[in-house]
Amino acid sequence: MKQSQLFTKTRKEAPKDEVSKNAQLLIKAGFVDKEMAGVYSFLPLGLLVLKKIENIIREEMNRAGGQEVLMTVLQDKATWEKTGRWSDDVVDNWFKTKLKSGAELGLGFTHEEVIAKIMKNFVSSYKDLPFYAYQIQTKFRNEQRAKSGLMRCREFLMKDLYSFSKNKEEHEEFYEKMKDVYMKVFDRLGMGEKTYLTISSGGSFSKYSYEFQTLSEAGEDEVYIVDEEKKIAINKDDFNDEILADFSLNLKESELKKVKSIEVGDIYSLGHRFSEAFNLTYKNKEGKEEFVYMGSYGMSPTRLMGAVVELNSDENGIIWPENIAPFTVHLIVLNSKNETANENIIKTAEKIYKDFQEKEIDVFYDDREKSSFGEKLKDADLIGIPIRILITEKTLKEDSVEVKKRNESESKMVKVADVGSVV
RNA sequence: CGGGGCGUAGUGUAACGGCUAACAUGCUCGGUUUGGGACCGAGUGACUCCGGGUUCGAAUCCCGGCGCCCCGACCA
Repeated sequence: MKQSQLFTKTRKEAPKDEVSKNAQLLIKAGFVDKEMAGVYSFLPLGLLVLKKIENIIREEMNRAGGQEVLMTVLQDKATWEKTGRWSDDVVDNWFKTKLKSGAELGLGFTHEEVIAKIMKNFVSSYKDLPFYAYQIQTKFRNEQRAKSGLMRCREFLMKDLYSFSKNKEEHEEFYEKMKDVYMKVFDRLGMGEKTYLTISSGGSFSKYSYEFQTLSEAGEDEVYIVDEEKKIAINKDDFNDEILADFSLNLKESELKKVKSIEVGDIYSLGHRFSEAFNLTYKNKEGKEEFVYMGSYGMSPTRLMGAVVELNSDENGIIWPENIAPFTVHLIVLNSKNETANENIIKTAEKIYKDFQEKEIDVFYDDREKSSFGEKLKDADLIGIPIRILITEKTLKEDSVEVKKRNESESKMVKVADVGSVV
């Protein structure tokens, strides 16, 4: 894409109503726009990143056997009353609204009830199990306090996968597998090194569950690191003698390192809670009815985008990991006042731009005529595309372009003819 | 939901209860520049969050709302 055609612009000043690094940088660079607290629009650059994150998640969910669906946002009160979760005393972050008729509806904050109800239509025999369904969809949670930019929103994208198994053993096999699948996603997002499988209390569904916590000062959570090598931690809130005994851990709180972290995923064993509420059963080999054993697995692409920015930036801007950068290459021309030289600069840039496009390399071409080069270079640093290729009168005198990686300080000259080799 | 801070051109800031609400940046036009948001000049842009009150006079003081940020609580 040509930068001259992008409707967003960068800003010099960070917005005064944002303190978090992720929101400041993403707004300054034009990736997102804030509609209100905890509610953000994704602009062209931001959407490119979000789609890449989604696709990584989608690929890994598909590989794990997930089947993608898209469930509804508007949800029937009756469905939720089956589990008692319609009540505001049980769930305090509902957004609720009404039909013209006066009937009450909720805006989905999760989908266990909805999917359990759907599956009644399709599950009847042990031969139907196990299977896994997931979606990537907008969730609404009426947070009492939205904060930290993209990391705690009232409207956000969530990947939620639900597993349907015959019994606990079959469930646990998949549950274990999902730990690796999740870590694979975090690896591909460039945050695997800092992400810990974290033991936590399981809420109302089971005694324990696992969270994935990425170490960062920007996080809301705190974890005790149990094993740095294996990347295991315990959520600070859940650290007690019981949990240590149950996991056969011999640890002293005073000897553990406590680190702030961002919760980037969670996986739950749901057991029969929802299958009982919806009478979701199957016939086993003996012809006896049994309840389906469920699990749920959450991960938010929008929060991940915020987390990636928290982890990857410097004083000049964002440093996108290659896998999810909006573009792979930022091709920048610095125009010359010498007409012949300028023609050559533009001709060379256009050719490289076209070649990259033909090779399906994502290239962002800064073809803007600016009165100062500094502005173009500052923009490039702020936007944070991994590889910067500069074409100027000077570089072309050597028949070359200058190549610099965003995460390195040194640049190198590369012959125009060899420019394809830098990607 | 408790506590604290704040609300002024697109953005960031300023303005004692008193001149036409100022400065920077952005944007437009003209010119000079050309490897880190360069320079000069001329323009453009504000119902000072909303509603009420006090006052001769309110961006400024008071009351009530709404919104934003931070700390805490909360976070199936």
